Amino acid sequence: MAKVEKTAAVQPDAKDRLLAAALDQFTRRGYASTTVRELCEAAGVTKPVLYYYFKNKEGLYLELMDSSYSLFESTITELISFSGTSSQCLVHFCQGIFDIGCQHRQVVQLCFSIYYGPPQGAPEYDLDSFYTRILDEIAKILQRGILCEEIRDGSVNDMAWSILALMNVVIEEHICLREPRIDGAAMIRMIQLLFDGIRAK
Amino acid sequence: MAKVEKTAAVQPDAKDRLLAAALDQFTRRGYASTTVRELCEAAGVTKPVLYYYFKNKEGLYLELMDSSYSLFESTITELISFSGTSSQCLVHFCQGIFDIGCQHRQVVQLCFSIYYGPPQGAPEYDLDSFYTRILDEIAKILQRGILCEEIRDGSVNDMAWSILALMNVVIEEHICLREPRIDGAAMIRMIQLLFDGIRAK
DNA sequence: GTCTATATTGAGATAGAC
DNA sequence: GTCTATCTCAATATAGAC
Repeated sequence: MAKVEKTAAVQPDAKDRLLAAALDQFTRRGYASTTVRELCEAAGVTKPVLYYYFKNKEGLYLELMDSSYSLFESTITELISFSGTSSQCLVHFCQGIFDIGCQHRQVVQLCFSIYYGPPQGAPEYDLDSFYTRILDEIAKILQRGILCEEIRDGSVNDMAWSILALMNVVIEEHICLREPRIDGAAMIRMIQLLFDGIRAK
Repeated sequence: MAKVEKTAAVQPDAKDRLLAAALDQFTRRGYASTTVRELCEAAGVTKPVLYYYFKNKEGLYLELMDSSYSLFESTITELISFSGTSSQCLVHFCQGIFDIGCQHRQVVQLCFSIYYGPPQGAPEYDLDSFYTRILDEIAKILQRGILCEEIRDGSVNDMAWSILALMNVVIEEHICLREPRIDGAAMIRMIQLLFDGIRAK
């Protein structure tokens, strides 16, 4: 009863359109190069609308990052509930991360450019905890694999970084602005290679 | 006799100082966020000096990229002259790339942020051929390893991407703005893991 | 909540003296 | 080859009407 029922809007409201436009522009042109004018034009609103819903350009950016963070956090939580052999768990986990990354390619692109790139005048945002989280979950799966003797005893750390590396390179190939030369299937095969080794017997 | 001998300059001339300042500023703040004023202040010159030596901000950027490209190109050429087993060649190659990357960390940082990040208004520069070159050289080494039966027969492409992935993740860890958690020694161990496999026998 | 019109700042770039 | 002083333009942000 709090709000009057409205006829269904034909398009998202101004705030959501601004968030969508921001994701697109920040990803493709970078935070610093994206101007408020272009942002508003892309969203089909005027400048004061941006300053009304968000405090300023920084506020829009921060709200965008917060919503993206929540999305990935809940994805990881869901992925680790899977059960099977270590190999199956790792494949399921990496495939899951890769898939969600592809579904939200621009979000990943934005995160990468912030994590590895210059701050560009954008406010700081901690993406490290997310990256570490992934590494930790991979390590946990590997640790279980060692305990049940499916995986050789050795440095869990080295193994976890290796798995992460294989996942990373495929994701990176999909976010750089060129036709990807490897895909999710290749990632699975590469994980398999790491399990079996490439040295001739 | 073309030029009058000068007493040794106490510091590089204006042009070199501008190039050095540009590398530093573009890397840490991004191309778009770096202003000509800051650039000149950091180099200890005035703005017209920049416009005198380079056409403009873009010209400075392009000259910086050209010199970096030459550096890496000659490094690769030198690295592939090494001979030994495939395993030794791969380790030598990856270690060499990693080392030169660490010695010129800011150049690598800049390249990564251009390759994976948004263009930021910077003029386009083809870094892809360099990346592909590395992948090709790794594939060549692997191919030789398969021929002499040191490496199992299989997809050279998958193997090459795996090696590249392991190298990449370590380099990336060294260029993101945080204390690196893995180093060159870890990279070698990870390559070893890929050779031997992590599955329990 | 959304607009038009505008204030204000700082950017890239240059003219012209030395 | 290097300077001071300045031009021009576009950026962020806001005032104030509706």
